[in-house]
Amino acid sequence: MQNLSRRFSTVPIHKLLPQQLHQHQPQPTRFFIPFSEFQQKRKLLEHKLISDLDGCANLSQVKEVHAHLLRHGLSQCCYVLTKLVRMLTKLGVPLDAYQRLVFLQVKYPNPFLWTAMIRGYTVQGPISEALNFYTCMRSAGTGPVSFTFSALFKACGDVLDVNLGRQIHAQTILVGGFAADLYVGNTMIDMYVKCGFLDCGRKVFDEMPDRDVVSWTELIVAYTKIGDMGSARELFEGLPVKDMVAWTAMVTGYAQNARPRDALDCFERMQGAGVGTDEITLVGLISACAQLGASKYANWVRDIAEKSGFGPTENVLVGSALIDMYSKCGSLDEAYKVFQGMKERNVFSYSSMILGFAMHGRANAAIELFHEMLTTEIRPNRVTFIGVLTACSHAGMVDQGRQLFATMEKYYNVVPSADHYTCMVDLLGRAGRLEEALDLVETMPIAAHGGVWGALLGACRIHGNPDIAQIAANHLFELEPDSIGNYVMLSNIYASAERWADVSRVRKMMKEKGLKKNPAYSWVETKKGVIHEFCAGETNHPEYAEIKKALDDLLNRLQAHGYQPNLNSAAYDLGIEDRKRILMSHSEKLALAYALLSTDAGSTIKIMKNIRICEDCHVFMCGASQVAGREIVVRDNMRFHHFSNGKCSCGNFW
DNA sequence: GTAGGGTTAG
Repeated sequence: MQNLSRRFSTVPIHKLLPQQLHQHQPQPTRFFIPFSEFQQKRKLLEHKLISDLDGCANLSQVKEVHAHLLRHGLSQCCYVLTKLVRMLTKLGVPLDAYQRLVFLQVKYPNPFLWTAMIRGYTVQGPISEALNFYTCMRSAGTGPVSFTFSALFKACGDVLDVNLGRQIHAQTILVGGFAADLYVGNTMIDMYVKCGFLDCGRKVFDEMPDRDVVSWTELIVAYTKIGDMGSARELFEGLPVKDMVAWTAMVTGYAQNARPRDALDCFERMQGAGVGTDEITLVGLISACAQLGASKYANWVRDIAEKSGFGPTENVLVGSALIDMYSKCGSLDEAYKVFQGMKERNVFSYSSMILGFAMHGRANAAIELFHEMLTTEIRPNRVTFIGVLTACSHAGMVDQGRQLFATMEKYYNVVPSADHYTCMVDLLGRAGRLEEALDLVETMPIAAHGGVWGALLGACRIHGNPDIAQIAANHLFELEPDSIGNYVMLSNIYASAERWADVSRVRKMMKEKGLKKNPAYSWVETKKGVIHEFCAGETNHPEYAEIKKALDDLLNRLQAHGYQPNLNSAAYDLGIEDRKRILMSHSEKLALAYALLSTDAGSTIKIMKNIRICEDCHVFMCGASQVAGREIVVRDNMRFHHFSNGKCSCGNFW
């Protein structure tokens, strides 16, 4: 029986690859030099050629080395040629242009040279050609090396072809020994999890005779990506030696799964374990702090970044993450300072800053920055456009938004996605052009997702259009049957129109589905950095009596300035007094009253909310900023409102 | 040759 794992070919290559172009004979050996001396000289030459190749920066330099190699009769030297092929792959030289010709001149390629070609095609494509080379190599009787399989698995992972991956998996078993190889196993795990077959990856992991921290980390990350932090944690705790990458995977995993406190705890454990911190760890950590939204954590994490030597001035990754964090913490000025201080900026820095401006209602600043970016060589991407379109929509700049939307594909090669259509529907809808918005959704060239219909539903709330709202809601109930917000929104729209029968119909649907409203929460940070949480209707705060009194005082002063409760915001079929009482128990009003009691006069009050601010609270905050003479910043689940002197930065568009 | 990474709209 043929030995399948035999490493070297016995069949000349020209019999296998018929498209062979040249055939160079090996140079005759110069017999007058003693063999050992000849070998030594040749070794030195090979080393020299390899180091020359290492220093090459383009194809013509490689060609020079190649000519040098041919002059010395090394056209058959697989060792140097392998390096040459790898170098050209690294430089991005198309395989068919040069490497293939070099390869075809070699009569008996060794497994490494074959593999370099296979890897070349896995990087540049087509993957079918990589497989073709693999098949030829096997037919030549040449056994693969572990790197052959890792290259192939990587390619399958990149093109998400699990069926091909499985075939190669079978080969690793058939050829013998390779399924047990550490690197092969690791790339196999990676391939399965990338293709979405986590269980298969786990099986490979469980059956591996040797594992290293890479194998563990791959799986941990896979669990964090599907949101299974329990399994990720379990694996992580079992990992004998945790390195920086593994710790970072956990910190980032928590951050990405909306568990910022756990991310911070994990980071503290990491520091306790004496593991270092790099820019990637910081990015995860900064994202966790952004979610907490408190200046205390923002300052803390910035300090860590500076002390670890990854300050925002020097490091574009950390800088961009900090811009986003400060924007989300309500400190737009601080975000802009970071942006201005950065030595290097990229599309992430610009997009984050543009989104920051948009989030805070500074539409003109966002658009100006966009134009500033266009004067650099940085090109906008899909997220940049989300930023400018959002800015336009929040400022009611319909024509400008339309114009930008029209240019994105034409000039910047960014194909509008459903997310961009969401912005456009939002833009038209907020401006009151509900029919146009509906028309856009119905005629858009790609499928509308929940976001698009949600934008339309939101616009119907602002402009009180229950009929279009019902159309949008019907689509949303199909697309997101369990999303409570859509039912609440539709019900409120009907309530505002006093269509109580429709209200109870929607309520009934919610009840049948077993859906419950999310409780509304607000947070304020006191001057000591302590965060207080308020739930709507809650009366058990230790200082409730003072809070209630402060709120009543404020209400009286506001009423003297003409404030009238907006009863539509309490969408219940109840009496007027009950509805007024409900309005006064909204969590952001409690938080505001507490902030007035517990923060310094003259300081900005920052309130965070888990759901959208209601119209009554919005009017209330406007008035409060005036009568109390305070700046108030409210972050709801969508964006920021800056209240100052009786006005809000959102211009009542939200 | 294998593992961790930033901005996303209702």
